Amino acid sequence: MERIVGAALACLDEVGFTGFSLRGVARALGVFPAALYWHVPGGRDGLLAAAAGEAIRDILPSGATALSWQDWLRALFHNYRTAVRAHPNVAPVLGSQLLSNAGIDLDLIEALLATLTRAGFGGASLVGAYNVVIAAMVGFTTLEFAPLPADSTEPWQETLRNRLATVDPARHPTLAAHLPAMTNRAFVVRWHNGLDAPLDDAFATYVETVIGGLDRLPRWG
Amino acid sequence: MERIVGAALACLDEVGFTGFSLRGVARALGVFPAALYWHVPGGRDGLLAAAAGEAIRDILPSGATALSWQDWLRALFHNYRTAVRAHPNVAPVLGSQLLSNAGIDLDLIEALLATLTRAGFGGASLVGAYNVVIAAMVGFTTLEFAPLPADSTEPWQETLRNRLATVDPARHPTLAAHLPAMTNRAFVVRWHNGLDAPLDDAFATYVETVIGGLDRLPRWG
DNA sequence: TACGTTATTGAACATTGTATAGGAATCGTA
DNA sequence: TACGATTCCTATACAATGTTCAATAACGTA
Repeated sequence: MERIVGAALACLDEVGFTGFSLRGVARALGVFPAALYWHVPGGRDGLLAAAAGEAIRDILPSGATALSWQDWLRALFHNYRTAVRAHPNVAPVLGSQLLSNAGIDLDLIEALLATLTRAGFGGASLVGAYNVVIAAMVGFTTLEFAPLPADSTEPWQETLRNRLATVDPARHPTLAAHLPAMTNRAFVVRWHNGLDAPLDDAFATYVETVIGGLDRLPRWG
Repeated sequence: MERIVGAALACLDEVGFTGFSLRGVARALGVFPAALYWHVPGGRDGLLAAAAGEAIRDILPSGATALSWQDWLRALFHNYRTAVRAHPNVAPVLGSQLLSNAGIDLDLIEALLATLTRAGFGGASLVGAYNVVIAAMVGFTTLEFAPLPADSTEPWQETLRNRLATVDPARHPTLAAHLPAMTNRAFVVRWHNGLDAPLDDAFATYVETVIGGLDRLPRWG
């Protein structure tokens, strides 16, 4: 069972999200496909969820009380992104199936709620802040490591390139002006994902935005 | 072609993300599967991307200059979420394949950049703010409308329920205390998605967090 | 040794994405 | 009007995939 989700994660790393197949991990284990059904509940989806859960174990910041709540959140965001970066192909799974993630890390939830309480949130405002943090944590990285089209090189890359090369400075002046600085450094106008072109600066800005925004949020409870 | 992506979006609405199949939309159109390849580049993935793009046309806030930059962003977030809510099954597509979205809305990008310029951002800080807004816009809604496991009712729902019912107040005091207020109103501890249990309040908090955070961000350029 | 549980096999089935070869329809032009 | 090209679709075929199910093996325990 341990070996199975390990193999699944390895497969996911190797063949990507769309290429992932239950039969593939069975092959990697030297086992018949149906054998996996005995161990993994939920078949293919269950296996994917388990692999994704495995990838983001241990993102809980250590030394909780030694950190300000801001620094604790910075550490959480950082840990999450680092974990996903180590297995980028789990990004789509986490982004679109977190709901079903059976392996809820209660310790993580507890620590997050405690930290936000420490920040002054309580009652309904605590729930609000909690949701903000979860969504923010998952959101950026999911987009950053979104998979490229299967034929990553030739046709679509050129299409996008040309499309951007013909931006009309009359219709889209601001875009035209900043396009050189944005290309492959900003969402939508890029043909690499976070693996080949990490958005480190943008992520740092993002984290500070969220934490700063939380800080100025009204609290009650 | 217009009809095709329309049918694809309808199929997606009906059968969900995992149930979506190229052959399904061919059936819906009364046409042989291979016929679609002539029209839609990229096969299945291309069709999904096109359907998702169709779902979020017209999210550009109108009356740009009449609004403060904060209100413009509020409108943008709101429009995006409304569009996704109308076709919830595009959420996973948008969240994990926005990169490849061939139908880039240059007008939207231009308007966003212009608004952020109006807010005082420039140069590298403008790119940072842009990425923050895109990620924030997509992130929350992707999670909120993440699809449920296929067998939505019986087994997994009970499992999760039980798991949460047995939270140990000694180990997880904060969670235990707030669980009643959080269940199905917060990420991870829910077995409904945004369709059955919309996270309206959380989204509002989220939007204010991001806008407030942007407001206190250093600007230069 | 005998038995019940645990674990895997092996075959089968429906369904999917996609490639390819050809046929029908449409249309501009001579 | 006739014809060649372009456009669009049919028809078939193939390799894979997820999943089910009965049969079978391995195995610890009484």
